[in-house]
Amino acid sequence: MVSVQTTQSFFSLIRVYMKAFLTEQLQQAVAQLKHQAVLPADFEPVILLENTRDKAHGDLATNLALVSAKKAGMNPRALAEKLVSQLQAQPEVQQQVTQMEIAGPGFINFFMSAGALTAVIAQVRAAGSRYGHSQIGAGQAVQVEFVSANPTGPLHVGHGRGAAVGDCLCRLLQATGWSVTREFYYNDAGAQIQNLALSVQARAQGLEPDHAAWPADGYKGDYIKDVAAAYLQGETVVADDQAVTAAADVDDLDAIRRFAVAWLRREQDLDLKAFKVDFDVYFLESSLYQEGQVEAVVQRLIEQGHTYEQDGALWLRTTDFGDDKDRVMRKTDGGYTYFVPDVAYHLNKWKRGFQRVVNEQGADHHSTITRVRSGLQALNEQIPQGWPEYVLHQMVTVMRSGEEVKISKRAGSYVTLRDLIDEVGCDATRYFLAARAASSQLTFDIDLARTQSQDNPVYYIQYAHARLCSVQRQAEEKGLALDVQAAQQHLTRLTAEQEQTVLNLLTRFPEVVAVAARELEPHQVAQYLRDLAAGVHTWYNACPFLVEEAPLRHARLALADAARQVLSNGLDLLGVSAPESM
RNA sequence: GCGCCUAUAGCUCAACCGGAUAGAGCAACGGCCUUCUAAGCCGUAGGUUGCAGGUUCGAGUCCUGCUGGGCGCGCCA
Repeated sequence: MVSVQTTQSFFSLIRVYMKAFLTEQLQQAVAQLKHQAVLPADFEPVILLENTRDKAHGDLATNLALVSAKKAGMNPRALAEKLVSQLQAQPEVQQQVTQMEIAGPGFINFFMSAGALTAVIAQVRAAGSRYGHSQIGAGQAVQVEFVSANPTGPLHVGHGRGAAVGDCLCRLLQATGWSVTREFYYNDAGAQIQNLALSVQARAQGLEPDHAAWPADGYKGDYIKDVAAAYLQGETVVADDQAVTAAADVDDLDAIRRFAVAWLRREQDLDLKAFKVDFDVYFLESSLYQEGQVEAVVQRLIEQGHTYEQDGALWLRTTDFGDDKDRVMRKTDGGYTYFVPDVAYHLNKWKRGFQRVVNEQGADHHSTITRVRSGLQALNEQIPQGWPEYVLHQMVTVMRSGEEVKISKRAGSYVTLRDLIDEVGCDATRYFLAARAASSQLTFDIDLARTQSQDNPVYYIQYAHARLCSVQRQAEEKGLALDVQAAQQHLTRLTAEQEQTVLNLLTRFPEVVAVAARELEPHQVAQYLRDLAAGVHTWYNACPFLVEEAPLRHARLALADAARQVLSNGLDLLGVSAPESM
């Protein structure tokens, strides 16, 4: 993991700059209109510059006249006229904006000058792989916890979604100047682990899941057989920097448990590695017990007066913090319920100094949010109420042969992340799982993804990149390689409609990244890349690059290189490769 | 019953703190390879944004109610 250090000032980024510039100009115009008593003196409108959806509406637009009309006591278009005439009186505005028009119910549309638009080419060139990155996070620490699968089975497609979304979140946060720690938390000692051990033991004894002596809630998947076989053969597995050698003793349940956990952790790590996802910290639930952190949290909660004894159990009054019912902390058997170590774990995060934490989880664990936050509030440690943040992804439905494949570890029937990577490919799998809003349920049709592997959406974007790389190669082979100096002098030659579209898209990228990071929505990047790739393909088909006329050729090659760079940067945010040829 | 998510084209999904004529891909139909990669491009068709109200100059977006789907509601994790 590389912490992104951006030294370049991005204040000059044209779209961001232009918005700030026009906001300021509009503020002055409003002040003038107040002075003329057109607008009431106490009126403080929120000035909003929006990207236009339709290029017929220019590059930027403001709804200022619409929101201010009522206060001004005049119709929006008339007010817009007054605002525009104020702006037109400013020479700076004349320089930056070629045209202003009043449209629709009263929008003011701004058309940026050609020079302002083509400036993006030099900016992309200068920033290179960091174009679109920013220092919004100002180097602050943020921890992202994701996947956090328990080592009771292979990673399935749901974990894959968590891995894809979580990893993209990390990339987005890094790109916007946050110092990101990626963390994987797992339970290595609870009841489910005991179940795992019993299941492996049963397999080691040669039992089948339908046998009378099979453990009640045992894991029936075939992988349990593999673990049992490896255990009996005395294999050594390395996971999380620890080597575990199988005792090969069927009666030693503790040894079986340690081996099984290590074996499955190793499998998960191999899957994640194949998925190009890695972590900085692996956090074991057992360490919270070993270091007394669970007990300390319980004591603290008791001291703070939010607990009570009832029915032989210790309860936390989570209803004090918005929960719909109180929750048991310590069971009648003396053990703690799962959320107590969860609270201890999050207190641990807080004490490690993470003032910002994002937890990426499956929505089926939604109920933990209130409990964890309640527990943290009850500690009275001055932890903010909305801490930590959560990104929940909805369920993934897997379709195979037109039928839904039920995901059940215990039934042993599920599609593993590894299956998907092998069948669909890492790039396409990542793209499929990250390209949709996490809040939406996702149908992953394996047959479709596999049979359509030739025209998967991700290839459309990669192909745009490869095509531009190919143009570059062709240019070099023919001795027509891009001359940056020459190109800079002839950027005004980029007059084709398709070129304006691509330029416009390139100026939007930094905002897309910033918004996707702020909203914690990686799919916005995927959406943008699709748009940019479409713009590139259309341009490619409409305009030849390697034309005889050198000025035009250099200008186009310069734009092509900028587009290639942005495609590459965007794909990198998704963890998808940007091939130079396909 | 309660909580969270969700409902947009035949299918899978977008729609940037509420903005202008709701957009893509797949599927369907019709065109474009002697020219930088046809994994591409151009065009046609496809919609009462689940239903009913409300707020607003303006609602797919916000509020209320209803309906359908998913997930959760344990002294499991």
